[in-house]
Amino acid sequence: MLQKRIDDQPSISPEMVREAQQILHQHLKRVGLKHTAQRDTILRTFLETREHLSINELHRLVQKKDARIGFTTVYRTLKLFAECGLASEVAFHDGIARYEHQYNRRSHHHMVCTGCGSSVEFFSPEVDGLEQAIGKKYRYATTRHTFQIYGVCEDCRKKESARLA
Amino acid sequence: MLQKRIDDQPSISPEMVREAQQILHQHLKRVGLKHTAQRDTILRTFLETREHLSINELHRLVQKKDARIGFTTVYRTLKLFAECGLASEVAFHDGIARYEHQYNRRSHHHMVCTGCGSSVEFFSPEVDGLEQAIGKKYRYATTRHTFQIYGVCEDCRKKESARLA
DNA sequence: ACAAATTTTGCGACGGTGTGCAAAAGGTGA
DNA sequence: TCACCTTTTGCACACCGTCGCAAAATTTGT
Repeated sequence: MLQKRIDDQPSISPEMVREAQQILHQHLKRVGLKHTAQRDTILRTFLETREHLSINELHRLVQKKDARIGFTTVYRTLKLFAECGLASEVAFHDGIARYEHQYNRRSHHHMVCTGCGSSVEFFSPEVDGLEQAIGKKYRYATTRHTFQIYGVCEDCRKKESARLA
Repeated sequence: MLQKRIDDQPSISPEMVREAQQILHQHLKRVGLKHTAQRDTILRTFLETREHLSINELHRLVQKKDARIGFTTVYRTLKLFAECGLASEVAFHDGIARYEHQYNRRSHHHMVCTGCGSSVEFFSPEVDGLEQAIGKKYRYATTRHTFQIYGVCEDCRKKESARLA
């Protein structure tokens, strides 16, 4: 059971849903966008999950609530969530974009198993400091960074040695 | 001229080409693959470049030497180069896979301007150490990591403020 | 409550990555 | 050199992400 996720966001309470909706609505107001039923449905569906969701996966979940919501809308709404800090995109280098909850979460990074795709989250403040330092050195106004470690988890290594035996 | 690339591989000498070809041929022998004219052409073309090449760009350069070589072959050959350590894939998060020379290069990372797409290479041994430490902590056999910083370079910031004026 | 203005939506299309398959080419042994 | 076996090649196609566009929906002002 070493595969457990390190997670500082144990569960989604009704208050958090309301808070998230408020953040979204304020953001919409602020930049002059409109409040639609689709965006609310997609936000609620997204908040009910805890994994790293691909757009396709979220789209399928959303369609259970409202079958008329299209893939493109989910795609663009996730970008919108990322803009107002409710979600963040994580690219695990397999060609599929994934999104995770971001609001009220500590900055963290991911280590991904190339065997089974499972991931461990870890915290590393040094990396955040590095972004600042390198940006300053080369006069970039940095906005974000990506840091992922790839490897093979213990379970997959055991399975592999069992397979070879 | 702050945009200059930090690069410890000033130019490609004939010896380096021969050395690279030898690495490729040994790798092919070792894993039982075959030596083809296409692979040689693609390797020579790749070595003649110094930038971060997309598959499409390399394919276009290759076609100048042999118009019958297809995109898929270039695509798969670059993966092959990555396997034997001659190239490494760099994902700049814009949906396009790029490859750069890897053999005899120091481990480095990239800071990418989201305005013009230019990149600066920087060296950060701390990050390499971090891969080891985190892998050990969670019992992953780590194979590699990705670390990129995104931001806006000084030139683009100047252009932007000029545009707003 | 209604009409005008603006935004959103979702279809369709496109570019890039990735893979199955039949034809072609390389390697091997005699 | 030739025949056999294996790999490679490049086409075709599928998938994901992204964008333009016309129809639908929301907001605003009256």
